[in-house]
Amino acid sequence: MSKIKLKDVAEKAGVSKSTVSQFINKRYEFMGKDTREKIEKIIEELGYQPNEVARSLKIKKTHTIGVIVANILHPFSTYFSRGVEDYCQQHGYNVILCNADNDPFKEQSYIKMLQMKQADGIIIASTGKNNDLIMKEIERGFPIVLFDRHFKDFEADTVLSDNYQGAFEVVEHLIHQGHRKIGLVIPEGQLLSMRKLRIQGYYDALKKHDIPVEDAFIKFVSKHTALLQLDSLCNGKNKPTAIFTINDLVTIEVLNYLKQNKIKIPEDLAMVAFDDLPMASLLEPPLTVVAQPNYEMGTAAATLLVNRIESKNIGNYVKKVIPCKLIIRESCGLDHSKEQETASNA
Amino acid sequence: MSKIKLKDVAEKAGVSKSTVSQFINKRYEFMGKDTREKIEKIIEELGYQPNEVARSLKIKKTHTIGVIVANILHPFSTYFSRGVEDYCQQHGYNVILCNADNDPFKEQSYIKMLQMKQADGIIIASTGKNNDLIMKEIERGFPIVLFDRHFKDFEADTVLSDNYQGAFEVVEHLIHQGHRKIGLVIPEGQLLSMRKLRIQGYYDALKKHDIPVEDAFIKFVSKHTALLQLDSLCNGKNKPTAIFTINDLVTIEVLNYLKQNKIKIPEDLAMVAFDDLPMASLLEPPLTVVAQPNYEMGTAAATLLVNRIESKNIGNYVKKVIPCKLIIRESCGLDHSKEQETASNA
DNA sequence: CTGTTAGCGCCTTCAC
DNA sequence: GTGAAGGCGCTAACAG
Repeated sequence: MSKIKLKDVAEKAGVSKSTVSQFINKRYEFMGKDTREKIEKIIEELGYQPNEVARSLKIKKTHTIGVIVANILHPFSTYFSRGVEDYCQQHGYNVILCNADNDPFKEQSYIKMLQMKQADGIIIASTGKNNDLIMKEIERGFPIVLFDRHFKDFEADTVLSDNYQGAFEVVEHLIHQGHRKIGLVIPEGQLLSMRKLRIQGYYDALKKHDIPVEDAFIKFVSKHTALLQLDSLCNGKNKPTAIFTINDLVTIEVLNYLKQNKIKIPEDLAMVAFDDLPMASLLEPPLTVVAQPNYEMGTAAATLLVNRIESKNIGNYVKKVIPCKLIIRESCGLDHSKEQETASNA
Repeated sequence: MSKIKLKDVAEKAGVSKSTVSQFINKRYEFMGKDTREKIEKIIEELGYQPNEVARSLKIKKTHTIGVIVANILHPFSTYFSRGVEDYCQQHGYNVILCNADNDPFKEQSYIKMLQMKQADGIIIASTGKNNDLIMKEIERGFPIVLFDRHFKDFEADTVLSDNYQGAFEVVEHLIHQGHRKIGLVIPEGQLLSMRKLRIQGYYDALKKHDIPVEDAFIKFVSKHTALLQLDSLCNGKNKPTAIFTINDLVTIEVLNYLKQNKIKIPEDLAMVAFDDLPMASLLEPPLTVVAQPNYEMGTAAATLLVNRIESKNIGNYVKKVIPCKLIIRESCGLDHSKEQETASNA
């Protein structure tokens, strides 16, 4: 195994350890050109590689950050992670990837783990169950940036997509397509900040166009209740002409339901979803969605964190909200929005 | 920031550093019950967390491994990574995730990086362009396990899916469905081991059923040539009745092509693909595929690596090949294989 | 410009 | 059972 150390190259080069150290750290102004070249040659010859662990211990910096996602199998997390990885790679950091699986215990043990490993900072999609710990760490000066989920009970660097605007835009798109009866499908369980905002976007889009909210059009579904809920939504006498699914899990649930029940999109029912799906454009018909800027959120979070680590942003915490993007495909029929716009302006 | 160190708890507990160290390392037999309890209490009080970097420097072990995938955005890599992460989490290791993007230079710099960080080992889908380096490291005793791609020019712990068997099975499935004119679509470029094996599987399945190979049915496509190649495949006078796409990239290419040209599956053309797609079951029709055991490959690779690190397997290198799984959906029409089998047995 | 000297925080014989 | 001492590989003053 790799045994050659700084001392070895120093001896072989006939200089002291500190000179070699200077060389490693590119402080060339402190040595003669000849010694510099000699050191360079010896390092090459010996294939010397500095021990980062020893270095980290000394300089108290590991150039390693942790990112704790809900689950890397989820496309949102995947793209996000890739964003942070790319940024980190360019800026000399490495990332330790952790899957918390919405398990507060796992989340906590990862946070502690990363701290024991002396990670320079953490990017995390908090479950919300360890906020006291997280807050304490932030206050102590440990760099943490949150993403995806926002909790108003404490201040922190945060990067979010504009869930409100995104939901508002898709729903308005539906309205422009002539729909006034719009169903809303929400996963059961904890009403996280982003979910609330998406729901608010739906409400406000209806409101703007003077469409009353019908409670019967709003369904909370879980794996178990999906069938029942969707049946009641799609088979009532007063049924919606369009559906907005609030995240990819329920989108898939609904897609499956419609397929099994041979309900045709968009002829029988228009559809629009929050979150792009990997193959949304290959579906029949291609699904109109509002996509979150997953990758950009990753680079943004990494930027924030690295700046915080290198204390370029010593000021207040920043909350970065990145807009979502409407991707119009064919699940609402042909795009009439242009004409609609014109008509309403007339 | 975290400043309490072993020394602090030792002082506060009125014992020596080494005693606390013993405690940390659970060597309780070397201390009285009372001191043990006192130390425990003090650690709790102070919120002491051992510094893993210092510890690593001393014990020469970081409990960190690197995994270098082609691209985490690719579902294969995602599931694989999750497999290794899960195994590592359970066994006290952390993983640094790296995307090589098929770039030999990036790959090499990641390998060096991980070594400087004193990673205990590396799991890698080698590009094949740094095999000399990799081989040298393995020979030196540095734990490395390869996956996905296999190179016969050197020995190493390796985990692979059974590409040959998988290809053979899907193609045979097609034959059982009555097809004898089977197109093969291959991505242009480097003929990696797994691609060769899949092609061989195709050949051998045809051979077993006495179907001659027709060169005109075999197309190498790239992003640029896809349209042309697929046109010539699907519009010739002697055209296949089924297509086998050899990886997910070309699968998507073909799916897009068929969609645009309104060629119906399976009525106009049956189809079968290597690699499952995240939403294959939501496609119209649901796509029959042979899926690789992505996740299992990840846990297998992690197992191999951790064993190697902890030198439980000091013997020869092991090459683990995990079977692929045929997932029959509807892109070949209804499943007649049962009847076929019966018929041929008659 | 170069070498000497202390540690960074922890582990580990080896005496007591 | 417990403590003292030395060292892991590297950095950073501070002399020279």
